[in-house]
Amino acid sequence: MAGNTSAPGATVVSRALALLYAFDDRHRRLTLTELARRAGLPVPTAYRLAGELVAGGALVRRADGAYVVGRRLWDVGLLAPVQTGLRRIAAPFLNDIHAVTRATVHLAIRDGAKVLYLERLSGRASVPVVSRVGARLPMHATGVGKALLAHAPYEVQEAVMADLAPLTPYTITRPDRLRAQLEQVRRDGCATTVEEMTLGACSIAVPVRGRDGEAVAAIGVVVPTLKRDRARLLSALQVAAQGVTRSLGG
Amino acid sequence: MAGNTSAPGATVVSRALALLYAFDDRHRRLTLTELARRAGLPVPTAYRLAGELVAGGALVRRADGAYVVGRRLWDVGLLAPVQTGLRRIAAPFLNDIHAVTRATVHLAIRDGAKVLYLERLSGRASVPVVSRVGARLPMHATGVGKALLAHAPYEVQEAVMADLAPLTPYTITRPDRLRAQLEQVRRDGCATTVEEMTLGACSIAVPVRGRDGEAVAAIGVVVPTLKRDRARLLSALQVAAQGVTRSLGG
DNA sequence: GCCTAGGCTTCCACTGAGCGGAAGGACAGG
DNA sequence: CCTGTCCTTCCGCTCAGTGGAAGCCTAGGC
Repeated sequence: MAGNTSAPGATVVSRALALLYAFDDRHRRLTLTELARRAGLPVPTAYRLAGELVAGGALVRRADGAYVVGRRLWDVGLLAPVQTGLRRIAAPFLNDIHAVTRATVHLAIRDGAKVLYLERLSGRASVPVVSRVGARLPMHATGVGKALLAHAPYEVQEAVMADLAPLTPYTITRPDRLRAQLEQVRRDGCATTVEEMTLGACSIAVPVRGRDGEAVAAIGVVVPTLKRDRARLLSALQVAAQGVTRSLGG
Repeated sequence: MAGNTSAPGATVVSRALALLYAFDDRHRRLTLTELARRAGLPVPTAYRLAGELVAGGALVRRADGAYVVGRRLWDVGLLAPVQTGLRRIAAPFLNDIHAVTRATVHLAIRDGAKVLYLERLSGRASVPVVSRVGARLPMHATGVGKALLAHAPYEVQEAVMADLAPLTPYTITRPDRLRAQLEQVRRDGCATTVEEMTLGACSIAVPVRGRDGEAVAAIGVVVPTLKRDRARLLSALQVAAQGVTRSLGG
């Protein structure tokens, strides 16, 4: 487009998308300079393109100058067929768990070597929960992550083992320990975490099986402690997972 | 960008956004020709730009050639600050209503002359519900819509009156009748619909007031019939709306 | 089997839309 | 007043973008 481009070959569309993708869970609002740096564009270019995105409603510029994602993009994003079938089928079962346990309930799938949270019902208890719909978290430190990892292909397990980043002092960082836990998950049919992702938060999760028996998703709850209610939570999760599996099959 | 452009002045970004905005609730998947027509672009241009959007993960091209919104855009869209505060605060109260009534529960705000659905908890009853998170529906035919319209500015009410499209034989299409109903909504503090949006679906809704007393949102439920449970549903809604108002204030 | 219609993809000559360094503001902190 | 940081505008250069035309493929009618 321009004679003096610093990165010839990059199209306008790719630059515009780079601006949109500069936003993530940790960066929901960006100043122009941050936006330009994260998108890898010169400031004037970012300024102009971001201005067009604002004009189109894809971004919004707030009074203080910071850019945030616009409602128009929210609209369009919701049209993405991200497991719509699974989410629709699972929704009532998740509600049941929530009604019974009052805990934070999650529905997640595996996305590469991460857990992708599809749904979340917030509990009322004051448990610190970092997950969010659309967030991708490490598999080795979350309940739903371990439930999915235990039934994931060998290559995925190895990829995860290669980077067991510690998030709290209780995060499992030794591959042999994680391997042993995954074995236990397969035996017990459920996975647990104890302050491995966030201090003060424990979780328990079960896999959801498709009609061919493969683990297609996981359902889990986050609670302050597992000591008291473990059995009760587990049975609620198992009933729900069974129900989802049945609905998927039929 | 090009010498032979048919619409000089239109930027690449605006064209790319036109492609994204070509998708809506009724058009979640589009063929190339449809996409081009809805975006107002020549087919070759749409083909090239859509190809770039696919390369960037904003769109996905399925095996049958149809385009759908991509997961990457879903990710970014979820970062939009669309009433995040209201939604977070209201979530537990919506769950309460759902737990008690087992009906489909909605949280909506007014967006111009339409109702914008922010949250939805699906009920298990077999009630046909057309709403969807992110959907915009007409105000005159929905419970939450009438609850919001009754407290909307005069200009908005007039704009809605100007286009009372019939959706079922029971949709209110006469401005005087709607005006009388809105008056009643203000008196009773709740709005109802009886098969005005969808045959076989009734609804009841109440406004949620902000700390300054203005109606900032509405909460409603959809049920097969209002005959039996009207009083019970209404009290559940009122308790929840009060709770949200209190949480907003504090 | 031939022909037509409709949608998808590729080609290519033309040119103005896009580029970004540089300069100019605006503002805060020292 | 000076300095640093961020935001905005300017402007000359040029190649990325454009879309009509043509070719391709498949489906359907006869």
